[in-house]
Amino acid sequence: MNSLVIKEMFHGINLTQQEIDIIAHHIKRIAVQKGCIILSEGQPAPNLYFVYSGCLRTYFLDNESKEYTIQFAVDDWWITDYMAFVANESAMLNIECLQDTIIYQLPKKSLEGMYTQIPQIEKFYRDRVETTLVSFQKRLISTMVQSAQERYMMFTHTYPNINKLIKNYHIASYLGITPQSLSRVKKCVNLGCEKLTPI
Amino acid sequence: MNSLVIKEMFHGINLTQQEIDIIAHHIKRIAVQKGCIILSEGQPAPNLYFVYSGCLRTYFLDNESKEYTIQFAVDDWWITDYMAFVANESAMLNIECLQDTIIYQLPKKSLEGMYTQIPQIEKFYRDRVETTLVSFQKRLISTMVQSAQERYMMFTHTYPNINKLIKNYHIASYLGITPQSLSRVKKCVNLGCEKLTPI
DNA sequence: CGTCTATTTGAATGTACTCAAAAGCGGTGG
DNA sequence: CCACCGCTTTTGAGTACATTCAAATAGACG
Repeated sequence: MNSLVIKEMFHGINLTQQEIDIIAHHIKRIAVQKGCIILSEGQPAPNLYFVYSGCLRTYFLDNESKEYTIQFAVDDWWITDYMAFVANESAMLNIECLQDTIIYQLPKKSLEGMYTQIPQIEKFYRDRVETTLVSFQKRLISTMVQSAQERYMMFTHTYPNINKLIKNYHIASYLGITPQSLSRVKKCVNLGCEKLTPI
Repeated sequence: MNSLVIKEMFHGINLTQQEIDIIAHHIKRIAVQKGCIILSEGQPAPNLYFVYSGCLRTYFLDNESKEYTIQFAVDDWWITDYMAFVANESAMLNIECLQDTIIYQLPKKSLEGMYTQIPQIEKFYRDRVETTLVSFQKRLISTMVQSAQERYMMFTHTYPNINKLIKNYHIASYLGITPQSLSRVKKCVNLGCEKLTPI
């Protein structure tokens, strides 16, 4: 286990070699192929995933099998179904690999066990949860306030790199519109009917 | 300062009298009248608010002065503009009293200062942030997936008490629709065109 | 009773949706 | 190199849901 990876995972806190060794015992490197579902609705969700390389998404499946992408995760992001992870419930979301991906898996029990040994971990996790909370709140506001066109422009502006990696229908499902609507929105933006007013 | 209130604020953890006394030094009781704005967009947001009695809401104001209610808070809930609170930025949201309300104010500095003296507080806050994260994620999914009618039915089902307290136009702004649309939705629901499929 | 505010109703508009079909793109095999 | 196939994106036409603007009704309160 490469200690550089662990430093990258817990970027922002200073870990001793001893602490890194402790962490190394708890995390597991997993290589996942494009298309794989690493978490399925209904399953327990006892892990956090750190994305070392590649790209994943969480999505919700409604009862008409329509997909709603909740979150994309690329290099250095953490991802899970927080609803299930936090409450120890079974997953409401699915997590899918959009590219060949390398993730590091951290079980909740390990995380909680490390709080006493490595107090900084507790702060690190709290910061992560806070950041995630903020991003969800911003996303909620964006969804409520902005038109599809504004959301699309925000998205390409905020995630120019993700934008190139993934299929349009995944972007559409993130924006909460159909691929057809996205196509029309893009056409309109390209023709110059832009009027971006960022929140 | 009543120590029962503090036990209620930090419900779920066991505090010694000494710890309660420490906390008592940091919190401040505030009585606020209906209609008051306790946090305005653009101001710093260094406080968490615990709702002892009454009712508040956070809302976002877009550049056309349309209001979007993000969250209601009634007895025993905590509320703030988490985006500003977490990142020490100026507020994006406003917080308004919908009833005469008694809140207890806890500054972020006090919270963080207490982590070492009362370690349980750190866990308590982490739990709160996790719970809030989950509720925002659920709300995001609800907003993306459900129709206005379904969102309304979920709302009345989840918050039957809040529903009675507050104006329809506040509910509408929470659901992300106009008061006119809410009126039509309610009429339809009352006539029995319901088909509630909870997530 | 009158006034102010909140809610409901009506009519026209707009945005995104569905269904259906066409065009574009990338890889494989003849 | 071209033809074909499967998948993705785009385009078209009609529809549904929520919006806007405007006006009418209902409720609360002095």
